[in-house]
Amino acid sequence: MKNIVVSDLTLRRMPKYLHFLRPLQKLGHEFTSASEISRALGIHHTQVRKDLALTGVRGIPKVGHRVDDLIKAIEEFLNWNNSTDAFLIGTGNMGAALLGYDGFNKTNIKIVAAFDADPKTIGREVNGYRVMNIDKCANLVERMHVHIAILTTPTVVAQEVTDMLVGAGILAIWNFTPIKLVVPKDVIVEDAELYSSLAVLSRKLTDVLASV
Amino acid sequence: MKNIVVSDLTLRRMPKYLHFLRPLQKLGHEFTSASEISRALGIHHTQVRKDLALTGVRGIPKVGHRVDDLIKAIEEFLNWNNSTDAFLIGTGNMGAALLGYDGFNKTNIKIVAAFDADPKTIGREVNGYRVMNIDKCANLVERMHVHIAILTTPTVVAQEVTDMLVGAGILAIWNFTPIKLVVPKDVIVEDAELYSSLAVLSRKLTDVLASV
DNA sequence: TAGATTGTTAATCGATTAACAATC
DNA sequence: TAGATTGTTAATCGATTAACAATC
Repeated sequence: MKNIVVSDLTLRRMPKYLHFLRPLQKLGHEFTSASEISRALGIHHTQVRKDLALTGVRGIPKVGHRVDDLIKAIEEFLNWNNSTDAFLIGTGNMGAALLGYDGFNKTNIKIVAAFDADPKTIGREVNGYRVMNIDKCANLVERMHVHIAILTTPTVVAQEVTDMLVGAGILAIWNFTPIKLVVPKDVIVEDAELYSSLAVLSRKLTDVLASV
Repeated sequence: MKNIVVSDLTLRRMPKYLHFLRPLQKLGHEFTSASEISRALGIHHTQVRKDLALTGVRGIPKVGHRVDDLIKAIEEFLNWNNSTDAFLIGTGNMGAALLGYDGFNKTNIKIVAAFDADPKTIGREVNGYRVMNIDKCANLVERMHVHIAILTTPTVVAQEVTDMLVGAGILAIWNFTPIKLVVPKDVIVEDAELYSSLAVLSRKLTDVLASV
């Protein structure tokens, strides 16, 4: 079984559709249209149609798309209907925030354990998770067949921890550190890119203030 | 004075260059080349050259670019050499993480106050900030001439809080909620898009697992 | 039916990559 | 000098937008 390959830009739009559709569903709206989604999210209506078509849903001319169907189709497309166990490495500010974040229950990510190297935090409870010694991580990745790691360590140890994770058999890393990780080419790394939107914001604000 | 307009994709690459260059500087390397940056970050060398050219730096043929100059030029380009006061709204998990995040001292963002609507957290100290009542926010935005707001509220109140901020004169919002905010067209909104990279990761991992 | 909406194919636009001249 | 690197202009590629036929 082989899925069609979809561009990153398309994939990045998918969660936006979900975040627009879920409140609609809650309000009891049965149908919506590509044009309505287009207007609400500022995405061209043709683009919306193409994106939705990739998920396999079909709309009804003059009526639109069934909201329930769209949500289900997008969730299946992203595999957010099945939960996938993940380890979180590094229980600093960002790590702790993600451990406590309840938005993940709408995705496939389920954090099942949290690790840290600092003896002072090992054994402590952080947002409901007992922090484990990072020395036990590699062993547990193999034994529990965990595929995803969320990397929220300090930047300086990020590559070293990555090497350990890859060696243990991790297939995908959600990278919250700002550096480019070096991994074998069959390992997936997705950068959260926290600084990217700040860079865009900073520059645009500078433009606005300069033009005054 | 008017800055040249630069595409978002280019702006998003700028912090990556910085994160590669700063450790080089620390190691005492005086020069680097576009090809070295290209290899390290997986960005085409022509792309790197064009991006760097936008910041105004000139390299020396056969030698490369002075690391110090590059860092300085990119920081100036993003206005990260001047600090800009920002308010943070919503001291939940993500808000608290950002308040404690020390990575911001390398950017222009300086959080000067944190607000929340929950009486239980107002007055409490979170990562060094005394949480203020959100009722006082609009007034303080005007009095302190704050331009940037970091939005880390629950999703349901995000639009309402945005309206308040815009009414008070905020010019730019760094949006950590997943919804599309409605603002007048001269107000800048940059979405942190936390779910986007997760969507890419989820789909790619599904592809890999499906092909096994 | 007429009109609104879907969904596809063609055209455009912009970003990336290739080619190459300039230079220390 | 020869070679490595810069920086620019041209070609390619892919994403977005426009046009339009199909349909309930």
